Amino acid sequence: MSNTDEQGGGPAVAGSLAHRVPDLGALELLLAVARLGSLGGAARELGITQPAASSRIRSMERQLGVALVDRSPRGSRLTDAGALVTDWARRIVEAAEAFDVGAQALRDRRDSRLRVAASMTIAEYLLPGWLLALRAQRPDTAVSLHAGNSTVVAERLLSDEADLGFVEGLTVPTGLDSVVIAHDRLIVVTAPGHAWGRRRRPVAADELASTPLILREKGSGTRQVLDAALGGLARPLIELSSTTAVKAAAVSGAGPAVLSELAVGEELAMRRLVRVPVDGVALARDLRAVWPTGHRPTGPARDLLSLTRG
Amino acid sequence: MSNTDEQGGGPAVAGSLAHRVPDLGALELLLAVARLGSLGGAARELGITQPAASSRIRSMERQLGVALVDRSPRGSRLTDAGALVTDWARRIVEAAEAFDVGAQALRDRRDSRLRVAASMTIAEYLLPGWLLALRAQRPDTAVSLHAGNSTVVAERLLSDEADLGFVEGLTVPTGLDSVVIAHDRLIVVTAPGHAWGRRRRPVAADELASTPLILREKGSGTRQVLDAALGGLARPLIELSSTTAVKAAAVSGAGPAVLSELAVGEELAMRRLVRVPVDGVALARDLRAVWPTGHRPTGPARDLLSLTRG
DNA sequence: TGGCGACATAAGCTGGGTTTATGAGCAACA
DNA sequence: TGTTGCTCATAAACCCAGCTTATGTCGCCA
Repeated sequence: MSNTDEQGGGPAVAGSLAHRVPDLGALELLLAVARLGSLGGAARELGITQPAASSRIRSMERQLGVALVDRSPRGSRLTDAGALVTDWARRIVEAAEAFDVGAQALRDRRDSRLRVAASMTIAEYLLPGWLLALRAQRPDTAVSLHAGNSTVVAERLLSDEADLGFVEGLTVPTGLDSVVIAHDRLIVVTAPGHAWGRRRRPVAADELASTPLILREKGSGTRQVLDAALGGLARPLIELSSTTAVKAAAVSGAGPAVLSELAVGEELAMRRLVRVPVDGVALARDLRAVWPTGHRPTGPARDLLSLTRG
Repeated sequence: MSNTDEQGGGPAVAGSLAHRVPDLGALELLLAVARLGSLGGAARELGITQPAASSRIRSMERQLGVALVDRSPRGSRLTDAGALVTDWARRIVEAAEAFDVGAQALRDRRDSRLRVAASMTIAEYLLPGWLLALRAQRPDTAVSLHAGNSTVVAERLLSDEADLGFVEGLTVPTGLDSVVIAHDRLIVVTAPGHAWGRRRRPVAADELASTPLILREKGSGTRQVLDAALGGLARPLIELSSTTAVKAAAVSGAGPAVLSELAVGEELAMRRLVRVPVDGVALARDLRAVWPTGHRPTGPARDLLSLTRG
């Protein structure tokens, strides 16, 4: 139910975000200025001319209504406000980097050096970070990515359409060897304003089972784990068909939600959601790297694998 | 030392991010299409015409080399790849929203309805989230933000230049009442590849004190807390003057770093950094809301305060 | 079979960002 | 005290991405 989305997170002021937030190029430029302490230097690094950089920073300052850099004939330093803005900008740029590597992997459909198949959650939340690290280490490895459920991942590996797979199920498909690379956990979250938001005493299993929760639909991976942990008793307040919709509903304060901790890192950090302590419920599940039995990963696949096991 | 930055996170491929990642307007449009299931509907919502939306989505698909939406005369649905891309896009847009509310608060220098003064760390990592929540609840409260250390925050409150303050020190400035709103903690982090990266046995205080660490400079808030916790013994591998520089050095694998957990949420989620368990070291510090003694927050200040205490 | 909704195509316009060219301030150094 | 070299600012001309308006095509439904 994504109208929750509109109610809570939609544009509150006329003129969409894009009109109030500088574009990526400008943000990158700002980061470069912060790092190098010079407009001209930043311009050089980004392959544009100094006047272009100067004008772009200026128009960004006009747009935000705040002076960002102190210009002097000896260079440019960030103002206090500029430092703050730069750090917020950095988060946008980092998200864009993750987007970039993900999209790049998605593009190179076939015949890439390293072909990865991964479950949705892993592809969505973890792979971009890993690929970023891989690219730092092996800049010219082209990676391709295919996302699907455990069955699809297994098929692609066994038909030699993928070199390495990642699954999050409770079981490992037959014909595949695997190694646990991380432990995901379902956690209970709620909006800070909600009654459970300030709760310190852990919620017990029976209390969780008897409370209406915002959940993924029956049959989804996370729902399976939760039902198993509670003994099939989870009681839905509402059932939604995507992680995002669940998050949106939770943020809007509709009630407590159960989600992978991978999915809510950002919301927890930003305090749009808070974690509710839970006791006596086994909500952990393993994330595994998988490959065809016998075919131990080599080359770039081995590198990626070792990155994930850090 | 920010050249670490360049080595690890700099542009690996020619043509900066901005050329490979669609701009914010396009990403917002994509999210709207995903939500509404229609190009024309999304166009209407963003206040542009249908052909503009159509062309923009198309050019985004060209740019990424991936089909994002299945068009039909009955509407448009995301492809599998489109769903993945949309979720990555959402993270960029969310970061942009945080940027936006922060910048807006920074702009409205004076005479705003709610004037907030906050320490850097809080202003940087927590306030945007709070302001986002506040805006959802009270859309037309104009907020202004001033960032500075505890002393500055106290001054502004006492001279009636701010209605509500946030500090992270170990002590509360005199003349102010306060309430603890959250518990920050310094944590030890390292790149996944580092020796401590896969460590499960906690690091003890003496081992931490005898290991060279990537640290903020002496005198910084985090350094003070660390030195106090270790008894002034922290041994720097290198001292850097910003949280960002410390993170960059840690991500590049230079060694273990000590940072506020607020600062590394993203990196932990993306697995660019991993947390090292530590035992027997008191690295917690309180984050407090503060106001002039007697002047209990009222109106919007009270609302913001209650949001933060979720 | 006409009407409606949704998407595609075409042509023309506009503006933000770019370049080149040039000016001006400050510092270090002979 | 000039001279050199770094910085940033300004001005004018250009270019292209994205917008709008106008129109065409396809499929569904009454």
